[in-house]
Amino acid sequence: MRHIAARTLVVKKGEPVDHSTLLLRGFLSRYVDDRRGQRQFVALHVPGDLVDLHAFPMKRLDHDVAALSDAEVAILPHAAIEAITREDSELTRKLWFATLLDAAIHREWIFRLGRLDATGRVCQLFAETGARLQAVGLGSETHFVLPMTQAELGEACALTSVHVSRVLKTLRDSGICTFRDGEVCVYNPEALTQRGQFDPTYLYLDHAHAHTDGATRRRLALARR
Amino acid sequence: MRHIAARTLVVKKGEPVDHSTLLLRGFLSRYVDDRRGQRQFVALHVPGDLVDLHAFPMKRLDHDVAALSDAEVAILPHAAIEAITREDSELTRKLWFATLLDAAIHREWIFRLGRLDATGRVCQLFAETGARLQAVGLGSETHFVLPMTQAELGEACALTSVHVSRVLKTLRDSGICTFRDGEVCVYNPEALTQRGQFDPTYLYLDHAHAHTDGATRRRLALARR
DNA sequence: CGAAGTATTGACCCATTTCAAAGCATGTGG
DNA sequence: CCACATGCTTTGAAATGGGTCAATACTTCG
Repeated sequence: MRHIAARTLVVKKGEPVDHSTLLLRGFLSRYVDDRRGQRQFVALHVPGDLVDLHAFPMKRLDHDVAALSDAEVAILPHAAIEAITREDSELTRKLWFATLLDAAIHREWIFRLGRLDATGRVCQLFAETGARLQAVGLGSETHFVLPMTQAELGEACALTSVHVSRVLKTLRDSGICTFRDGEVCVYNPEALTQRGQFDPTYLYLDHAHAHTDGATRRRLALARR
Repeated sequence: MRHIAARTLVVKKGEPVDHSTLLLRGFLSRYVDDRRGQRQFVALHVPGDLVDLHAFPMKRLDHDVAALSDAEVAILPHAAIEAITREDSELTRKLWFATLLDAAIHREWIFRLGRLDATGRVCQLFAETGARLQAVGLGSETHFVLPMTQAELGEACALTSVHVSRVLKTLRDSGICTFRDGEVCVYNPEALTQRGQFDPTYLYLDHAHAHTDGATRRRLALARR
């Protein structure tokens, strides 16, 4: 177990790593820098996510990982994962699946940046994050926590903070949702998913949680208090 | 083994699949459609790629797969992969790695769309594809095949075909590279990677080919004739 | 109380899109 | 062998979404 302070680096690009992390509480981000030091977020992580399991087969990361909020993580030594892969092919496949879910979300982000306008991008990010948080029992369809600044939203959606501010204003004025102090309130979920062309099948929720039984769900919910 | 005609669909989004494909010859693309039927490419595949290995743990795809050119693929039944995962954890990890390479390239694409201007996007795509082709012994630093139209380049880089045409003109005029009839000629590789902020460490070439011995390389080269 | 980080708003600018027309291959049927 | 359609590329002119620059306000915190 390890505690991580908000806005600190968790893993640095390129350095060899011998463990992966499971996020228990808080939010992490993954991003790459361009030549002028501008960041582009490539992933956002919510509690329950295996943040850098891909470091197990790859042994280094091609991006940085940082905490958006204070966070609690569990450390998984690669030696332990290695043992799992030797002994339990069923569980190995589930770990593999977890890393592929990540890739599916990457594809959604490519689509977001490639085909949606500014408002659509913000809507899709909100819709996706809301759905992921609901899937792990945090937040509801109408309200969830997202500890980011407008500038960070811009780094995720490839927009300037100025324009994010304008987009949020139009979303507010049109009664779709609000974003204040790191909290999203959704007043019109239908319009949000519509405007963001959000398709939850990307998240493979049926498959991802097919093997989570009721007892485990309750245990997870308790652990998050 | 299976032959696929240019511009035909190989796998359709959402349908359950019981096999994955290894691309032996030709080029495939993966893309998602937006509501108005516009395509956004999320991946481009060159010979040697395991195109949809992620379908093994996921059992369906969240995107379409189509052939850019005539292509030759090998079919890998999931039952066979399943057997590998039970019997050979070493090889399983290599398969896992192959799907993660895909995710690393996805991240590069997110960066491309988020932080590069039109010219930079095209340069990065050319640099990346050139590097991947070279890694499997196809093409050189100064010349390789890329069977796409300008409109398809636009679908990969999130640009209109009109603007792709203009970008190619500036690249031609500045002596960096040319693109004609599905072939890229690079006259200034340094400028190409610079303009596209291309960083080959994304491709993990050291790691990906660490276990390919000389005999195997020669066999692969022969198989491609 | 001042400082630093964050959000808002306005005016102007520019990269890319949109719309439109024309050129150039390639192929097909009469 | 010509007439014509089709698909791809090029070029120009006008429109626009989002960026840039700049000023102001609102927090929070020492």
